[in-house]
Amino acid sequence: MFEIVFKALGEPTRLKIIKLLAERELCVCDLEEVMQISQPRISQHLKVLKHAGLVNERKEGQRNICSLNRDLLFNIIEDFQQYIDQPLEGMAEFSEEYTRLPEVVGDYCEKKNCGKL
Amino acid sequence: MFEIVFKALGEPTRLKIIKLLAERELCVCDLEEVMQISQPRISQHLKVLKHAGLVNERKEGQRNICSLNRDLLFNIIEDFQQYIDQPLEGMAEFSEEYTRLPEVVGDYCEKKNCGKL
DNA sequence: TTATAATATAATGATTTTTTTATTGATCCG
DNA sequence: CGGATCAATAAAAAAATCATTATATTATAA
Repeated sequence: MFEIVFKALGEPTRLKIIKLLAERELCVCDLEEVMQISQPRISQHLKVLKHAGLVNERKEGQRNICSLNRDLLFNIIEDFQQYIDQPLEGMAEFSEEYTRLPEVVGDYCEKKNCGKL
Repeated sequence: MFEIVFKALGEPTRLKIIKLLAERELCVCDLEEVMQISQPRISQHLKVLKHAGLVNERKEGQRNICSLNRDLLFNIIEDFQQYIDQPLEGMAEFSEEYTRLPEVVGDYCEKKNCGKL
């Protein structure tokens, strides 16, 4: 879920679309004109952004008006900050990894040949 | 710069490394053991994370102790939130695009065949 | 000094992503 | 209806990313 959003944001064309939609809602052909790139390219990147939940679309005649889902973007970011600071212990997702985490005893871990941390 | 960070975060192996390093600093061989994946794979993903500034490394004997650059991560996130809300007008990076932005006059834009927004 | 452990790097192959080109499905207007 | 605009989709080509295998480097240990 974080991965999908970050992947969507980690591409220059999509990041630019996001920034433009942050200014105001735009239809596909507006984006085409403003960014000066091809229509299928816009459409395909929009698909990724919509799939990540970052962009909403509504139909208005022949046009698809796209808008930034600012709430989702900001909520995800907040959730991510919490996720990062959440202790591994007890996270189902990391139960395996947690058991393998080298124990630290004082300044030393229990691994073979472990030097001072 | 946002792009580099988001791209670094938008990959499952790297996101996992970040989460583990958020718990505590670990050397490469720790990550190898905890995540049960090959050493070159760890090294290569660490390179991406270091390049994005998300991970710091210090040498301790033969070991490379990796730690999460939590400050940078959280600062970037804050900067990104500000960036998103910053008006396009006056942003050097978007000067071209800004001039091409369709003007909205009331509920209508000036584009050919423009329906009601 | 020889062997071993920790790590980085290089090279290859596989997979995924991105872009382009072409086509199709709607909707609007004359 | 017939032509034009807006946009999605499909297919193919190009580019980038990822994982593996093999090799090199450095530091420690025997």
